[in-house]
Amino acid sequence: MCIAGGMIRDIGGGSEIATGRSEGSHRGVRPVATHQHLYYEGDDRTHVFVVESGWVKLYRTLIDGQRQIVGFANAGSVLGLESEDAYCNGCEAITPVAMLAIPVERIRDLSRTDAKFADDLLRQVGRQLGAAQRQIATIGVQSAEQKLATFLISIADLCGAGAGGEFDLPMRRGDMGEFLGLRVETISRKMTEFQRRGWISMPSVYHCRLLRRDILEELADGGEIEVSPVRCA
Amino acid sequence: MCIAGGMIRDIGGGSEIATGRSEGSHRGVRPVATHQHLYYEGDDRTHVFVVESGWVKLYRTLIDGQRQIVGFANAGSVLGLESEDAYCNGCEAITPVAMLAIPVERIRDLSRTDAKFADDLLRQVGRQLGAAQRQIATIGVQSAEQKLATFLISIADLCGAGAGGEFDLPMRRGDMGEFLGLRVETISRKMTEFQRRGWISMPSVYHCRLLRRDILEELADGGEIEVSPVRCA
DNA sequence: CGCGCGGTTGATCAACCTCAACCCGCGTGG
DNA sequence: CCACGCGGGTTGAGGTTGATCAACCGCGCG
Repeated sequence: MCIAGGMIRDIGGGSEIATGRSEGSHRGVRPVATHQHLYYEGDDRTHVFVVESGWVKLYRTLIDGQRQIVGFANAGSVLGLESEDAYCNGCEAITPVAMLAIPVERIRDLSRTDAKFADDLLRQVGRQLGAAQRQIATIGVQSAEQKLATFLISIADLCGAGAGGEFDLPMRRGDMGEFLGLRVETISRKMTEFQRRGWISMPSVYHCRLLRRDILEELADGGEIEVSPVRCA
Repeated sequence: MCIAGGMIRDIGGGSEIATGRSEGSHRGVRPVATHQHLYYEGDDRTHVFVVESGWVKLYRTLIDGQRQIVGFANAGSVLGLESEDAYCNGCEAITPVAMLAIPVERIRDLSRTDAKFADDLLRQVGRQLGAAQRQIATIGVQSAEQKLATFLISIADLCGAGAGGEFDLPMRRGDMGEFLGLRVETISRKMTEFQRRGWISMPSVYHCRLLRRDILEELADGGEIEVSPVRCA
């Protein structure tokens, strides 16, 4: 992980923020059902959202109908900061979600009056940017196998998988594919292959357990290089 | 382009900002030679940089030595906001560059005292995030041909190619490959193919002219979908 | 001159896509 | 109750795109 001091709270998209501050914890928290949209691509950007619980996916659509998921986000993520006048992503709940909707004007006001808030906001977007760049690296250079390994580890961490490495996949195979730039069939094949090799086990389609995290990590970007290459001095 | 009201000033990475404000136009502007690094991956993040002129590339390296360029940036881009304690990208000048280095503490101070500055900064990172997500979509779903078309159009716009569609490519074939997730050979082949079909002409290796921008645009994400899909109402 | 670097081109190969079949669980309606 | 359809997942066979490996060219430079 490129970002030290603070776990990234989502993949490719949002990131952590001090949840439940500056608004009180439950004032204005709204529930969103699975498959409901928080917003669509092209909608007027009226609000910024803070995810309180649950998972959403952020995606873009090309004219030919192809879709690319640019990120998943869970509790703590702030959504909508990448857009200006109109949302440039669609945002759909993939589990039941509780979220806080903050009008954009309010964001401006809060930023002006509360330096700490503005600071947090900037850091938050910065992290999202870092995560997005990391995702670019993943889908740009990695093989299907590496992509999947990277993905499983990230999700496991986000789900707070314990020492046992057990967690629930909050998304379908198709979503994983659209996120990693792979077809559903490829995801499926590699998942069964990982099982066959004893690296993971899947008690059910959406429940996963990492048996050999070490191997997966090695396979994954397993580590981007953290240190500088030789300096020209 | 997903971002309305304001041209994106780079691809996948930085974006525009009011250049030459809040510091005076030439106070502290430093020159950087081609192939010199502004910073390396893992370096302590001491400064944020504003590009005044020239081009830089932002990249990440994986342990297996593969590199992915996560963005190019030119005049107006602010660099280093995606990082926290340490730079999570390397940043190298690919042309002679003039840049402004702002200590991170100064950024904090300026943000606190100058609401307008903080606002600009947030918008700037937001745009970079939008551009990064766009890049994710490009390398995730598009074919080599589509990627190249998308890339040429973006670069042409950034270089301010006029009606004639003429511009100088500021980077090598290899950099284009590392940005698009393709090999040099593939870039080379597709470029000559584009020429053979009369879509572009290349008077020299680094000088390009778009003859049939229309075709390239159609080929490219040519348009992400701007409007919302049918609403569930 | 000789070398190295970057670009182009060709031949081959394999990773991943595509298309198609099949399974399973579930909700719906006869 | 069962038949049915549907959506999502898995598996198989075959095709295509882009990677790989290798040769060659042109150019700048010591």
